[in-house]
Amino acid sequence: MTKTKQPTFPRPLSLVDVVIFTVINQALHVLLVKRNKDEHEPFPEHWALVGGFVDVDQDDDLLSVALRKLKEKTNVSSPYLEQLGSWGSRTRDPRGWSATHVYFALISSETEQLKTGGNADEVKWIKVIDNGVNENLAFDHTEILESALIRLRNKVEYTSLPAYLLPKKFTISELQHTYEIILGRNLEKSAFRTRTLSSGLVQEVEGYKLGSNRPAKLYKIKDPSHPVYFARTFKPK
Amino acid sequence: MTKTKQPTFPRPLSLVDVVIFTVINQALHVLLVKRNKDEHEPFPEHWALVGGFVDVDQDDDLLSVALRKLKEKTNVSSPYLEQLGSWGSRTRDPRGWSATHVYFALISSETEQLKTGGNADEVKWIKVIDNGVNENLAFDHTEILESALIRLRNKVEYTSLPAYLLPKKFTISELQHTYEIILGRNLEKSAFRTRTLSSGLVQEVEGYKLGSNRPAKLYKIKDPSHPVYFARTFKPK
DNA sequence: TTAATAGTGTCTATAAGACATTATATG
DNA sequence: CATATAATGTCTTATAGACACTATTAA
Repeated sequence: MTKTKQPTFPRPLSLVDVVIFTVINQALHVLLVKRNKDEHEPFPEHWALVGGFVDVDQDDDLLSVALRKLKEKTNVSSPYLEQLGSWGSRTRDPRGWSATHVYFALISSETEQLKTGGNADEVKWIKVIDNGVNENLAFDHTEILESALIRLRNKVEYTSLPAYLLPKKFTISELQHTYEIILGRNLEKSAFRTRTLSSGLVQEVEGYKLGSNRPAKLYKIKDPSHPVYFARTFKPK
Repeated sequence: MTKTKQPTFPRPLSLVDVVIFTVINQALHVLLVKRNKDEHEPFPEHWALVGGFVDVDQDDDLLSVALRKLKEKTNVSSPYLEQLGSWGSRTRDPRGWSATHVYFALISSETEQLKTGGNADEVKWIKVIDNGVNENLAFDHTEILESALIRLRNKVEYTSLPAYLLPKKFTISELQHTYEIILGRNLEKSAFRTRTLSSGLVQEVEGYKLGSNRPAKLYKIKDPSHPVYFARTFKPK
Protein backbone atom coordinates (compact mmCIF):
# COMPACT_ATOMS: atom_id res chain seq x y z
CA MET A 1 0.00 0.00 0.00
CA THR A 2 1.19 3.49 -0.85
CA LYS A 3 2.17 5.64 2.10
CA THR A 4 -0.31 8.34 2.98
CA LYS A 5 0.61 12.01 3.12
CA GLN A 6 1.00 13.60 6.53
CA PRO A 7 -0.93 16.83 6.98
CA THR A 8 1.34 19.69 8.02
CA PHE A 9 -1.10 22.42 9.09
CA PRO A 10 -1.44 23.43 12.75
CA ARG A 11 -3.60 21.22 14.95
CA PRO A 12 -5.78 22.15 17.93
CA LEU A 13 -4.90 20.90 21.38
CA SER A 14 -6.84 17.69 22.14
CA LEU A 15 -8.09 17.00 25.63
CA VAL A 16 -10.43 14.71 27.49
CA ASP A 17 -12.34 15.82 30.60
CA VAL A 18 -14.50 13.70 32.86
CA VAL A 19 -17.38 15.03 34.95
CA ILE A 20 -17.45 12.59 37.85
CA PHE A 21 -20.51 12.56 40.07
CA THR A 22 -21.26 10.80 43.32
CA VAL A 23 -23.68 11.21 46.21
CA ILE A 24 -22.25 12.08 49.64
CA ASN A 25 -24.35 12.95 52.71
CA GLN A 26 -27.58 13.08 50.77
CA ALA A 27 -26.18 15.52 48.21
CA LEU A 28 -24.81 15.32 44.69
CA HIS A 29 -21.08 16.05 44.45
CA VAL A 30 -18.67 16.50 41.55
CA LEU A 31 -14.96 15.69 41.62
CA LEU A 32 -12.71 18.69 41.00
CA VAL A 33 -8.94 19.18 40.89
CA LYS A 34 -7.11 22.29 41.97
CA ARG A 35 -4.75 23.55 39.27
CA ASN A 36 -1.22 24.37 40.40
CA LYS A 37 0.22 27.76 41.24
CA ASP A 38 2.49 28.11 38.21
CA GLU A 39 1.58 31.43 36.63
CA HIS A 40 2.74 30.19 33.25
CA GLU A 41 -0.11 27.71 33.26
CA PRO A 42 -3.64 28.87 32.52
CA PHE A 43 -6.02 29.40 35.47
CA PRO A 44 -3.52 28.84 38.32
CA GLU A 45 -5.14 27.68 41.56
CA HIS A 46 -8.58 27.41 39.96
CA TRP A 47 -10.70 24.32 40.42
CA ALA A 48 -11.21 22.29 37.25
CA LEU A 49 -12.78 19.08 36.02
CA VAL A 50 -10.68 15.93 35.98
CA GLY A 51 -8.97 15.78 32.62
CA GLY A 52 -5.94 16.43 30.49
CA PHE A 53 -4.30 16.10 27.13
CA VAL A 54 -4.55 13.09 24.88
CA ASP A 55 -1.18 11.36 24.95
CA VAL A 56 -0.72 9.92 21.46
CA ASP A 57 2.00 7.58 22.65
CA GLN A 58 0.22 6.25 25.69
CA ASP A 59 -3.49 6.34 24.80
CA ASP A 60 -5.16 4.03 22.28
CA ASP A 61 -8.47 5.87 22.07
CA LEU A 62 -10.61 8.53 23.73
CA LEU A 63 -12.23 6.13 26.18
CA SER A 64 -8.78 5.06 27.38
CA VAL A 65 -7.93 8.68 28.13
CA ALA A 66 -11.11 9.07 30.17
CA LEU A 67 -10.41 5.87 32.12
CA ARG A 68 -6.77 6.88 32.65
CA LYS A 69 -7.82 10.26 34.03
CA LEU A 70 -10.41 8.64 36.27
CA LYS A 71 -7.82 6.19 37.55
CA GLU A 72 -5.28 8.92 38.27
CA LYS A 73 -7.68 10.53 40.73
CA THR A 74 -9.83 7.72 42.07
CA ASN A 75 -9.71 4.03 42.86
CA VAL A 76 -12.65 3.39 40.57
CA SER A 77 -12.03 1.34 37.46
CA SER A 78 -15.48 0.46 36.13
CA PRO A 79 -17.79 3.40 36.57
CA TYR A 80 -20.86 4.21 34.56
CA LEU A 81 -19.35 6.26 31.75
CA GLU A 82 -20.94 7.95 28.76
CA GLN A 83 -19.91 10.68 26.35
CA LEU A 84 -21.35 14.08 27.15
CA GLY A 85 -20.14 16.15 24.20
CA SER A 86 -17.31 18.25 22.83
CA TRP A 87 -16.28 21.79 23.56
CA GLY A 88 -13.80 23.33 21.15
CA SER A 89 -12.91 26.86 20.18
CA ARG A 90 -10.11 29.30 19.56
CA THR A 91 -10.66 31.06 22.88
CA ARG A 92 -11.50 28.48 25.53
CA ASP A 93 -7.83 27.90 26.42
CA PRO A 94 -5.22 30.70 26.42
CA ARG A 95 -2.68 28.27 25.00
CA GLY A 96 -4.56 28.28 21.70
CA TRP A 97 -7.27 26.50 19.72
CA SER A 98 -8.34 23.55 21.84
CA ALA A 99 -11.05 20.92 21.85
CA THR A 100 -12.04 18.68 24.74
CA HIS A 101 -13.98 15.45 24.53
CA VAL A 102 -16.07 15.32 27.70
CA TYR A 103 -17.25 12.16 29.43
CA PHE A 104 -19.60 11.87 32.34
CA ALA A 105 -19.17 9.30 35.08
CA LEU A 106 -21.30 8.08 37.95
CA ILE A 107 -19.53 6.30 40.76
CA SER A 108 -20.70 4.60 43.89
CA SER A 109 -20.88 6.48 47.14
CA GLU A 110 -18.85 3.82 48.88
CA THR A 111 -15.71 4.79 50.76
CA GLU A 112 -12.13 4.61 49.47
CA GLN A 113 -12.90 6.24 46.15
CA LEU A 114 -10.20 8.89 46.21
CA LYS A 115 -6.49 8.37 45.93
CA THR A 116 -4.64 9.89 48.84
CA GLY A 117 -1.11 10.63 49.94
CA GLY A 118 2.00 11.20 47.90
CA ASN A 119 2.50 14.24 45.74
CA ALA A 120 -1.04 13.96 44.42
CA ASP A 121 -2.81 17.10 43.25
CA GLU A 122 -5.46 18.50 45.50
CA VAL A 123 -8.64 16.65 44.57
CA LYS A 124 -11.97 17.24 46.26
CA TRP A 125 -15.63 16.33 46.13
CA ILE A 126 -17.51 19.61 45.76
CA LYS A 127 -21.20 19.82 46.51
CA VAL A 128 -23.49 20.64 43.59
CA ILE A 129 -25.83 23.55 44.29
CA ASP A 130 -28.59 24.25 41.77
CA ASN A 131 -26.84 24.29 38.39
CA GLY A 132 -23.23 24.23 39.47
CA VAL A 133 -20.78 24.72 42.31
CA ASN A 134 -19.71 27.64 44.49
CA GLU A 135 -16.33 27.95 42.79
CA ASN A 136 -14.99 29.82 39.80
CA LEU A 137 -13.95 26.99 37.55
CA ALA A 138 -11.11 27.07 35.03
CA PHE A 139 -11.68 27.29 31.27
CA ASP A 140 -15.32 26.74 30.22
CA HIS A 141 -15.78 24.11 32.91
CA THR A 142 -18.71 25.93 34.50
CA GLU A 143 -20.61 25.58 31.24
CA ILE A 144 -19.55 21.95 30.83
CA LEU A 145 -20.65 21.12 34.38
CA GLU A 146 -23.99 22.78 33.76
CA SER A 147 -24.48 20.67 30.63
CA ALA A 148 -23.60 17.54 32.57
CA LEU A 149 -26.18 18.40 35.24
CA ILE A 150 -28.85 19.02 32.62
CA ARG A 151 -28.06 15.70 30.96
CA LEU A 152 -28.05 13.88 34.29
CA ARG A 153 -31.34 15.35 35.48
CA ASN A 154 -33.03 14.71 32.14
CA LYS A 155 -31.92 11.10 32.01
CA VAL A 156 -32.84 10.44 35.61
CA GLU A 157 -36.47 11.03 34.62
CA TYR A 158 -36.53 8.00 32.32
CA THR A 159 -33.45 5.84 33.05
CA SER A 160 -31.92 3.85 35.87
CA LEU A 161 -28.78 6.01 36.11
CA PRO A 162 -29.09 6.73 39.86
CA ALA A 163 -28.53 3.05 40.56
CA TYR A 164 -24.88 3.57 39.60
CA LEU A 165 -24.46 6.04 42.45
CA LEU A 166 -25.26 3.42 45.08
CA PRO A 167 -23.22 0.63 46.65
CA LYS A 168 -23.58 -2.84 45.12
CA LYS A 169 -26.43 -3.77 47.45
CA PHE A 170 -29.19 -1.29 48.14
CA THR A 171 -32.86 -1.09 49.10
CA ILE A 172 -35.65 0.28 46.91
CA SER A 173 -36.06 3.20 49.31
CA GLU A 174 -32.38 4.07 49.01
CA LEU A 175 -32.68 4.03 45.24
CA GLN A 176 -35.75 6.23 45.37
CA HIS A 177 -33.95 8.62 47.69
CA THR A 178 -31.08 8.90 45.20
CA TYR A 179 -33.55 9.80 42.46
CA GLU A 180 -35.05 12.44 44.75
CA ILE A 181 -31.66 13.96 45.57
CA ILE A 182 -30.81 14.44 41.90
CA LEU A 183 -34.24 15.62 40.82
CA GLY A 184 -34.77 17.84 43.84
CA ARG A 185 -38.32 16.67 44.31
CA ASN A 186 -40.12 13.78 45.96
CA LEU A 187 -41.46 10.81 44.05
CA GLU A 188 -44.43 8.62 44.82
CA LYS A 189 -43.32 5.53 46.69
CA SER A 190 -45.89 3.23 45.17
CA ALA A 191 -45.30 4.22 41.57
CA PHE A 192 -41.55 4.12 42.11
CA ARG A 193 -41.58 0.61 43.51
CA THR A 194 -43.85 -0.68 40.76
CA ARG A 195 -41.69 0.79 38.02
CA THR A 196 -38.43 -0.36 39.55
CA LEU A 197 -39.55 -3.92 40.21
CA SER A 198 -41.49 -4.50 37.00
CA SER A 199 -38.73 -3.15 34.74
CA GLY A 200 -36.24 -5.87 35.54
CA LEU A 201 -33.75 -3.25 36.63
CA VAL A 202 -32.95 -4.94 39.91
CA GLN A 203 -32.55 -8.43 41.29
CA GLU A 204 -33.08 -9.55 44.87
CA VAL A 205 -30.02 -10.52 46.86
CA GLU A 206 -29.67 -12.31 50.19
CA GLY A 207 -30.47 -10.34 53.29
CA TYR A 208 -32.16 -7.27 54.59
CA LYS A 209 -31.13 -3.84 55.73
CA LEU A 210 -32.02 -3.70 59.42
CA GLY A 211 -32.97 -0.74 61.58
CA SER A 212 -35.49 0.17 64.21
CA ASN A 213 -38.24 -0.63 61.77
CA ARG A 214 -39.35 -3.22 59.29
CA PRO A 215 -36.26 -4.58 57.49
CA ALA A 216 -35.86 -3.65 53.83
CA LYS A 217 -35.07 -6.18 51.13
CA LEU A 218 -31.68 -5.75 49.49
CA TYR A 219 -31.30 -5.66 45.71
CA LYS A 220 -28.54 -5.28 43.14
CA ILE A 221 -28.50 -4.07 39.54
CA LYS A 222 -29.34 -7.04 37.35
CA ASP A 223 -27.26 -5.99 34.33
CA PRO A 224 -24.87 -3.14 35.11
CA SER A 225 -23.51 -3.05 31.54
CA HIS A 226 -26.54 -1.11 30.31
CA PRO A 227 -28.89 1.27 32.09
CA VAL A 228 -32.63 0.62 31.82
CA TYR A 229 -34.73 3.02 29.75
CA PHE A 230 -38.32 3.49 30.89
CA ALA A 231 -41.10 4.24 28.44
CA ARG A 232 -42.37 7.21 30.43
CA THR A 233 -40.89 10.02 32.42
CA PHE A 234 -42.03 10.33 36.02
CA LYS A 235 -43.68 13.66 35.84
CA PRO A 236 -45.35 14.50 32.54
CA LYS A 237 -45.27 18.31 32.33
CA MET B 1 -0.86 38.82 32.61
CA THR B 2 2.02 36.35 32.37
CA LYS B 3 2.26 34.51 29.10
CA THR B 4 1.21 30.88 29.24
CA LYS B 5 3.51 28.06 28.21
CA GLN B 6 2.85 26.38 24.86
CA PRO B 7 2.67 22.59 25.01
CA THR B 8 5.15 20.99 22.62
CA PHE B 9 4.07 17.34 22.57
CA PRO B 10 2.48 15.81 19.45
CA ARG B 11 -1.22 16.47 18.92
CA PRO B 12 -3.86 14.25 17.33
CA LEU B 13 -5.52 15.30 14.09
CA SER B 14 -8.78 17.14 14.83
CA LEU B 15 -11.75 16.72 12.55
CA VAL B 16 -15.45 17.42 12.42
CA ASP B 17 -17.88 15.18 10.56
CA VAL B 18 -21.58 15.75 9.96
CA VAL B 19 -24.12 12.99 9.41
CA ILE B 20 -26.73 14.73 7.28
CA PHE B 21 -30.11 13.06 6.91
CA THR B 22 -33.07 13.85 4.72
CA VAL B 23 -36.10 12.01 3.35
CA ILE B 24 -36.34 11.47 -0.40
CA ASN B 25 -39.00 9.34 -2.11
CA GLN B 26 -40.38 7.98 1.14
CA ALA B 27 -36.95 6.82 2.33
CA LEU B 28 -34.30 8.07 4.69
CA HIS B 29 -31.09 9.19 2.95
CA VAL B 30 -27.68 10.26 4.20
CA LEU B 31 -25.34 12.67 2.39
CA LEU B 32 -22.01 11.14 1.43
CA VAL B 33 -18.95 12.46 -0.42
CA LYS B 34 -16.71 10.43 -2.69
CA ARG B 35 -13.06 10.77 -1.71
CA ASN B 36 -10.64 11.51 -4.53
CA LYS B 37 -8.44 9.08 -6.42
CA ASP B 38 -5.10 10.20 -4.99
CA GLU B 39 -3.48 7.08 -3.64
CA HIS B 40 -1.52 9.09 -1.13
CA GLU B 41 -4.75 10.00 0.60
CA PRO B 42 -6.46 7.43 2.85
CA PHE B 43 -9.42 5.53 1.43
CA PRO B 44 -9.25 6.78 -2.18
CA GLU B 45 -12.60 6.65 -3.99
CA HIS B 46 -14.45 5.52 -0.90
CA TRP B 47 -17.67 7.19 0.18
CA ALA B 48 -17.39 9.15 3.42
CA LEU B 49 -19.42 11.40 5.68
CA VAL B 50 -19.29 15.14 5.08
CA GLY B 51 -16.42 16.50 7.13
CA GLY B 52 -12.84 17.58 7.40
CA PHE B 53 -10.10 19.07 9.49
CA VAL B 54 -10.56 21.87 11.95
CA ASP B 55 -8.88 24.95 10.43
CA VAL B 56 -7.50 26.87 13.40
CA ASP B 57 -7.15 30.04 11.33
CA GLN B 58 -10.58 30.00 9.78
CA ASP B 59 -12.82 28.32 12.38
CA ASP B 60 -13.88 29.90 15.67
CA ASP B 61 -15.36 26.79 17.25
CA LEU B 62 -16.55 23.27 16.53
CA LEU B 63 -20.06 24.31 15.57
CA SER B 64 -18.60 26.68 12.94
CA VAL B 65 -16.70 23.79 11.42
CA ALA B 66 -19.88 21.73 11.19
CA LEU B 67 -21.78 24.60 9.60
CA ARG B 68 -18.91 25.33 7.20
CA LYS B 69 -18.81 21.69 6.10
CA LEU B 70 -22.57 21.64 5.66
CA LYS B 71 -22.44 24.82 3.61
CA GLU B 72 -19.65 23.49 1.38
CA LYS B 73 -21.89 20.66 0.23
CA THR B 74 -25.44 21.96 0.52
CA ASN B 75 -27.44 25.16 0.28
CA VAL B 76 -28.77 24.68 3.78
CA SER B 77 -27.71 27.16 6.43
CA SER B 78 -29.99 26.51 9.39
CA PRO B 79 -30.57 22.80 9.79
CA TYR B 80 -31.45 20.95 12.93
CA LEU B 81 -28.00 20.21 14.31
CA GLU B 82 -26.91 18.37 17.44
CA GLN B 83 -23.72 16.76 18.64
CA LEU B 84 -23.62 13.01 18.20
CA GLY B 85 -20.32 12.13 19.87
CA SER B 86 -16.60 11.76 19.35
CA TRP B 87 -14.57 9.03 17.75
CA GLY B 88 -10.85 9.13 18.40
CA SER B 89 -8.09 6.55 18.32
CA ARG B 90 -4.62 5.78 17.13
CA THR B 91 -5.86 3.56 14.33
CA ARG B 92 -8.97 5.09 12.80
CA ASP B 93 -6.95 7.17 10.30
CA PRO B 94 -3.76 5.89 8.62
CA ARG B 95 -2.29 9.39 8.91
CA GLY B 96 -2.02 8.96 12.68
CA TRP B 97 -3.87 9.52 15.97
CA SER B 98 -7.06 11.34 15.06
CA ALA B 99 -10.27 12.41 16.73
CA THR B 100 -13.45 13.55 15.05
CA HIS B 101 -16.26 15.53 16.62
CA VAL B 102 -19.43 14.28 14.96
CA TYR B 103 -22.60 16.27 14.47
CA PHE B 104 -25.90 15.07 13.16
CA ALA B 105 -28.13 17.19 10.97
CA LEU B 106 -31.68 16.90 9.71
CA ILE B 107 -32.58 18.92 6.65
CA SER B 108 -35.77 19.49 4.78
CA SER B 109 -36.65 17.34 1.83
CA GLU B 110 -37.23 20.38 -0.34
CA THR B 111 -35.38 20.70 -3.61
CA GLU B 112 -32.20 22.68 -4.27
CA GLN B 113 -30.39 21.33 -1.24
CA LEU B 114 -27.24 20.22 -2.99
CA LYS B 115 -24.62 22.45 -4.53
CA THR B 116 -24.00 21.58 -8.14
CA GLY B 117 -21.63 22.39 -10.94
CA GLY B 118 -18.04 23.61 -10.86
CA ASN B 119 -15.26 21.39 -9.66
CA ALA B 120 -17.31 20.19 -6.70
CA ASP B 121 -16.57 16.80 -5.22
CA GLU B 122 -18.98 14.05 -6.00
CA VAL B 123 -21.71 14.35 -3.38
CA LYS B 124 -24.72 12.08 -3.25
CA TRP B 125 -27.79 11.22 -1.22
CA ILE B 126 -27.49 7.52 -0.42
CA LYS B 127 -30.48 5.54 0.74
CA VAL B 128 -30.34 4.14 4.26
CA ILE B 129 -31.09 0.43 4.44
CA ASP B 130 -31.53 -1.15 7.87
CA ASN B 131 -28.56 0.06 9.92
CA GLY B 132 -26.45 1.65 7.20
CA VAL B 133 -25.83 1.95 3.50
CA ASN B 134 -24.81 -0.40 0.70
CA GLU B 135 -21.33 1.08 0.45
CA ASN B 136 -17.99 0.46 2.09
CA LEU B 137 -17.43 3.72 3.90
CA ALA B 138 -14.05 5.28 4.64
CA PHE B 139 -12.48 5.30 8.13
CA ASP B 140 -14.91 4.27 10.90
CA HIS B 141 -17.79 6.01 9.17
CA THR B 142 -19.90 2.85 9.01
CA GLU B 143 -19.83 2.72 12.80
CA ILE B 144 -20.52 6.45 13.11
CA LEU B 145 -23.46 6.22 10.72
CA GLU B 146 -24.86 3.30 12.68
CA SER B 147 -24.65 5.33 15.89
CA ALA B 148 -26.40 8.22 14.22
CA LEU B 149 -29.22 5.95 13.08
CA ILE B 150 -29.61 4.51 16.57
CA ARG B 151 -29.72 8.01 18.05
CA LEU B 152 -32.20 9.18 15.42
CA ARG B 153 -34.54 6.23 15.84
CA ASN B 154 -34.43 6.45 19.62
CA LYS B 155 -35.20 10.14 19.66
CA VAL B 156 -37.96 9.83 17.10
CA GLU B 157 -39.88 7.78 19.68
CA TYR B 158 -40.17 10.70 22.09
CA THR B 159 -39.25 13.92 20.24
CA SER B 160 -40.42 16.02 17.32
CA LEU B 161 -37.23 15.54 15.27
CA PRO B 162 -38.98 14.28 12.10
CA ALA B 163 -40.61 17.71 11.73
CA TYR B 164 -37.19 19.04 10.68
CA LEU B 165 -37.17 16.70 7.69
CA LEU B 166 -40.26 18.31 6.17
CA PRO B 167 -40.80 21.51 4.20
CA LYS B 168 -41.88 24.59 6.17
CA LYS B 169 -45.57 23.80 5.69
CA PHE B 170 -46.82 20.26 6.12
CA THR B 171 -49.89 18.28 7.07
CA ILE B 172 -50.26 16.06 10.13
CA SER B 173 -50.41 13.01 7.87
CA GLU B 174 -47.15 13.97 6.21
CA LEU B 175 -45.54 14.34 9.61
CA GLN B 176 -46.88 10.97 10.71
CA HIS B 177 -45.59 9.40 7.52
CA THR B 178 -42.11 10.79 8.20
CA TYR B 179 -42.16 9.20 11.66
CA GLU B 180 -43.19 5.91 10.09
CA ILE B 181 -40.41 6.03 7.50
CA ILE B 182 -37.76 6.46 10.16
CA LEU B 183 -39.21 3.99 12.64
CA GLY B 184 -40.06 1.41 10.01
CA ARG B 185 -43.47 0.75 11.51
CA ASN B 186 -46.95 2.24 11.34
CA LEU B 187 -48.35 4.49 14.04
CA GLU B 188 -51.94 4.97 15.12
CA LYS B 189 -53.44 7.96 13.37
CA SER B 190 -55.66 9.00 16.25
CA ALA B 191 -52.99 8.83 18.94
CA PHE B 192 -50.52 10.56 16.66
CA ARG B 193 -52.84 13.47 15.96
CA THR B 194 -53.75 13.91 19.61
CA ARG B 195 -50.12 13.94 20.71
CA THR B 196 -49.00 16.26 17.94
CA LEU B 197 -51.77 18.80 18.40
CA SER B 198 -51.90 18.82 22.20
CA SER B 199 -48.12 19.19 22.61
CA GLY B 200 -47.90 22.64 21.06
CA LEU B 201 -45.40 21.31 18.54
CA VAL B 202 -47.21 22.76 15.54
CA GLN B 203 -49.19 25.84 14.62
CA GLU B 204 -51.86 26.15 11.94
CA VAL B 205 -51.00 28.17 8.86
CA GLU B 206 -53.21 29.48 6.08
CA GLY B 207 -54.40 27.01 3.52
CA TYR B 208 -54.86 23.37 2.81
CA LYS B 209 -53.10 20.70 0.85
CA LEU B 210 -55.49 19.70 -1.93
CA GLY B 211 -55.87 16.41 -3.70
CA SER B 212 -58.58 14.12 -4.88
CA ASN B 213 -59.79 13.81 -1.35
CA ARG B 214 -60.63 15.88 1.68
CA PRO B 215 -58.11 18.76 1.91
CA ALA B 216 -55.59 18.58 4.75
CA LYS B 217 -54.86 21.50 7.05
CA LEU B 218 -51.34 22.89 6.77
CA TYR B 219 -49.17 23.43 9.83
CA LYS B 220 -45.70 24.70 10.62
CA ILE B 221 -43.33 24.10 13.54
CA LYS B 222 -44.24 26.58 16.26
CA ASP B 223 -40.73 26.99 17.69
CA PRO B 224 -38.04 25.50 15.45
CA SER B 225 -35.23 26.49 17.83
CA HIS B 226 -35.97 23.54 20.13
CA PRO B 227 -37.51 20.15 19.44
CA VAL B 228 -40.42 19.04 21.61
CA TYR B 229 -39.86 16.21 24.08
CA PHE B 230 -42.87 13.99 24.80
CA ALA B 231 -43.36 12.35 28.18
CA ARG B 232 -43.90 8.91 26.70
CA THR B 233 -42.52 6.89 23.85
CA PHE B 234 -45.00 5.64 21.30
CA LYS B 235 -44.55 1.97 21.86
CA PRO B 236 -43.64 0.90 25.37
CA LYS B 237 -41.61 -2.31 24.97
C1' DT C 1 -71.93 8.68 -7.18
C1' DT C 2 -67.14 6.68 -5.87
C1' DA C 3 -62.49 6.82 -4.23
C1' DA C 4 -59.34 8.57 -1.23
C1' DT C 5 -57.54 10.65 2.52
C1' DA C 6 -58.67 13.95 6.64
C1' DG C 7 -60.30 14.07 10.90
C1' DT C 8 -63.24 12.49 15.14
C1' DG C 9 -65.17 9.36 18.59
C1' DT C 10 -65.42 5.33 21.66
C1' DC C 11 -63.63 1.90 24.28
C1' DT C 12 -59.59 -0.45 26.30
C1' DA C 13 -54.97 -0.93 28.30
C1' DT C 14 -51.11 0.73 30.87
C1' DA C 15 -48.67 3.09 34.12
C1' DA C 16 -48.26 7.15 37.03
C1' DG C 17 -50.37 10.25 41.04
C1' DA C 18 -52.59 10.50 45.43
C1' DC C 19 -53.16 8.54 49.49
C1' DA C 20 -54.75 4.98 52.75
C1' DT C 21 -53.68 0.60 54.89
C1' DT C 22 -51.08 -3.27 56.45
C1' DA C 23 -46.45 -5.53 57.76
C1' DT C 24 -42.47 -6.17 60.60
C1' DA C 25 -38.53 -4.94 62.71
C1' DT C 26 -36.36 -2.40 67.26
C1' DG C 27 -36.66 -0.71 71.82
C1' DC D 1 -46.74 -1.46 73.62
C1' DA D 2 -44.99 2.80 70.45
C1' DT D 3 -42.46 4.20 66.54
C1' DA D 4 -40.48 4.03 62.16
C1' DT D 5 -40.04 2.61 57.73
C1' DA D 6 -41.26 -1.27 54.29
C1' DA D 7 -44.49 -2.88 51.34
C1' DT D 8 -49.17 -3.23 49.36
C1' DG D 9 -53.80 -1.80 47.83
C1' DT D 10 -57.41 1.26 45.86
C1' DC D 11 -59.02 4.77 43.19
C1' DT D 12 -58.07 8.45 39.84
C1' DT D 13 -55.87 10.49 35.82
C1' DA D 14 -53.40 10.84 31.48
C1' DT D 15 -52.31 9.09 27.23
C1' DA D 16 -51.44 5.42 23.90
C1' DG D 17 -53.69 1.38 21.04
C1' DA D 18 -57.39 -0.48 18.34
C1' DC D 19 -60.71 0.49 15.36
C1' DA D 20 -65.09 2.32 13.84
C1' DC D 21 -67.22 6.21 11.97
C1' DT D 22 -67.91 10.80 9.77
C1' DA D 23 -66.20 14.78 6.63
C1' DT D 24 -64.81 16.78 2.38
C1' DT D 25 -62.61 17.19 -1.73
C1' DA D 26 -61.83 15.71 -7.08
C1' DA D 27 -63.25 13.25 -10.86
